[in-house]
Amino acid sequence: MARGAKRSAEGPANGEAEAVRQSTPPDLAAAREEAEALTERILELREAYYEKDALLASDEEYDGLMHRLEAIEHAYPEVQGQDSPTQTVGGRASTLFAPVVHAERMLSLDNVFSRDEFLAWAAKVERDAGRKVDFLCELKIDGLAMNLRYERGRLVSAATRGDGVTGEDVTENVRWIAAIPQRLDVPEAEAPARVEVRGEVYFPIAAFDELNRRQEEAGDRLFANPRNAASGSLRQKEEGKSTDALERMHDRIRRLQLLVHGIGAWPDPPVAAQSQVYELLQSWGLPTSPYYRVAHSAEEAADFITYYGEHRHSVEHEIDGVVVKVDELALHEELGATSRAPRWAIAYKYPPEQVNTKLLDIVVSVGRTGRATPFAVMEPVRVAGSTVRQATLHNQDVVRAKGVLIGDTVVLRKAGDVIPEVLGPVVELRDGSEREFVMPANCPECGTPLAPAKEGDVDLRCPNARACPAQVRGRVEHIGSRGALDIEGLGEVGAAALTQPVIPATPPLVTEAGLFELTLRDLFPIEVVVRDAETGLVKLDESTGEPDTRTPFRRQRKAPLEGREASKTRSDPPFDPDGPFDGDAAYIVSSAATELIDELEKAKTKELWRFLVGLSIRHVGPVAARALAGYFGSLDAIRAASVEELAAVDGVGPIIGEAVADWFAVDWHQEIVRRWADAGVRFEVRGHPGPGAAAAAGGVLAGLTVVATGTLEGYTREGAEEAILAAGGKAAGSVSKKTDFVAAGPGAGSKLAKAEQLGVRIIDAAQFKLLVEQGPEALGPAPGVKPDGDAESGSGPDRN
DNA sequence: CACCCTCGAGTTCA
DNA sequence: CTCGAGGGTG
Repeated sequence: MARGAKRSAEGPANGEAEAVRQSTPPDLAAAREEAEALTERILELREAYYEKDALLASDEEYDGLMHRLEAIEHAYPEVQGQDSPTQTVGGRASTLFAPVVHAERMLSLDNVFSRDEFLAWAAKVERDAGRKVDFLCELKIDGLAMNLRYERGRLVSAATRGDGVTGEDVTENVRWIAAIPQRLDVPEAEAPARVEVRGEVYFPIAAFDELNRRQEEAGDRLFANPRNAASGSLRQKEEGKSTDALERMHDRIRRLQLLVHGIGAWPDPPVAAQSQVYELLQSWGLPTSPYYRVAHSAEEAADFITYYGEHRHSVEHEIDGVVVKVDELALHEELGATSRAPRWAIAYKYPPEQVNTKLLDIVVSVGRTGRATPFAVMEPVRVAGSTVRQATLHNQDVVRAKGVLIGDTVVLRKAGDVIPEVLGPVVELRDGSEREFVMPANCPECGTPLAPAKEGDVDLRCPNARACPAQVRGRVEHIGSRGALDIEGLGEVGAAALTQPVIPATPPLVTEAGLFELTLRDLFPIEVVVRDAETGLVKLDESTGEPDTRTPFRRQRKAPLEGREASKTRSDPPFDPDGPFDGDAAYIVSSAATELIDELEKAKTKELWRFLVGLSIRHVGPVAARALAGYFGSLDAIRAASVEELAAVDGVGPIIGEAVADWFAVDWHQEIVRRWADAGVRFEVRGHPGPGAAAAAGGVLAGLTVVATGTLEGYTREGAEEAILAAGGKAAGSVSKKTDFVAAGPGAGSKLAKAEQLGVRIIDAAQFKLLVEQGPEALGPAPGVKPDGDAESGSGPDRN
């Protein structure tokens, strides 16, 4: 670590540069002149270096010129052109965030979660290797994986991991990180022509706390965790920032630390073991982790894991586990890799962190289906990397089962490291002031008595489906959601604005029936209360104490008022519903308003199944909706069908059938359909031959089930699903024995693991394209169950 | 009738 | 991600 910090004294952000800055040119003209001269010389040297393969000047001289130019640009930001050498890398235009293809794919690691699982992995490795092996154990930092490319010892590119194949270029920002040497500490002649170093960039916890203290002082947004702060810091652009903001940005980046843990593309390593790689990296001036050890047995490695499980907070960075690698490099080749992860390394993930916090209250919310869900409101607390203040408690039985009382200190964890979960109370810490949660008898939003939908149901529901504000808001939001009509601007905030504005008194939408009748004129006057993004509380105006309001759909005056007009009124004139509001009026209607109206217009022509999902019929989600739409072809046909006919559809049984029939029997539901149709919605599948038509059984994927997971190049998540369905296949959401193919892209998680476990054939994006276009035969025979490592352990994207 | 797949719904935070 | 429950199969 100290080494890395020392090296950094050569970076642009250090005392030396400070000294240069002292003597910047006296005025702008002089600065510009000197900057131009410097630029010319630097570009000349660069061209020679990168393109003609010749060195016209020493690195010290080059660096000196760069520092001088940076210092001048620092003092006189005006002289900095877009193509300044400080803004460009290797002679190309600014490449910040441009895609970079890693010379060798950055694989992820398989995970184990217990000592036994780890020992089983180690045993398998030793069995495959045919002997006992040494393991290198190191802490797994919760940071940003980075790929640093050095050519002849010089840093030429720094990229994020991205999807493993392609990352984002962050070289320009990374050059400010003190811990990353611009040049390796090795004579030019001995430096490898090209080497990729893999490491993790992170915020030390102390620096992170300090950063957040400053953010708070400056009134800026706080970062939730060091990982986000690191990522956010590297993802900033310089352009459009004031000198001051630039200074702060660079200062922030400068505090990032790096620990390297491996080498990517490297044809002929001069060392034989991973631990020697570390020694080499360190001798090059790259910071390696002080927390690593070579274990001479699996048991010893497991002890390392246990030790840091108990001491994970005594380390200066956040850790989420331990990485164990086979030390001997020759074995890496031998063991190879799967499409996703090397077989010679494993990540041990520590169990989700548990913390104690105070249960302040249990509040009941009502969802779009009317279900009343109690959730815990807690003193904000950090768990597993983010701050949590709420967690669902599902229903009153769960509250009782967990035995928590309001006022209790409770144990909180993140299930699967994502979803907060209250485990239970710390009974010893009770002081008698705690009180039991009582499920309210009435809907907290509309006051209607809550009741179970069916006899014996645990869940209580608000029966006021038509008018309960929470339910209307929820349904409108649901219509806009991705799984339904996918309407931009109709999310949580948009739905609330349309259904529960402060002004007008009668909301534009009383129910979703009026959704497609909305006009600009309806949106224009809407005023909503402003809520704090963090607490969700209504913000009050400081002078009046009244709630703050905003008019999201009306933005600004077309032109400032002048003279008498201006003195007459400084505030907005009251809205005149009959007056002009567009065109020659005093206001420009905000783009939010016109975009929402446009989006609604576009939505009218979307597929029938999306409308079915949007109607919020119980048990009808995307899958059931597709089945119904595909079978019946029109909403009229679905409405006309009996429960038995509905239940005849594959995937629809008596319960869903009844739910559908019941839905159509309600008069205000019919009104929704009628008014949407009047507004121009065609509830039909175009070209459908009519109800009962057997699903077009042709298709190259007929009878096959395909699961798409991860990022498939060339497809969106939904696009991949559509492609499967269009080819006559079944697009399932989870992997099982019945799955024929799993199309896995980078970022695939548990589904891929499951597929491997079940022996389901895994294909990549290119093969997926072949599959949906030409059918399974185009892929050729399935590879053997045990593909040899040689095809995959080499460089380049996996060909599996 | 007992299983195993799936799906739907609610949910959290950046 | 996880739970609960519908649907289908053996």
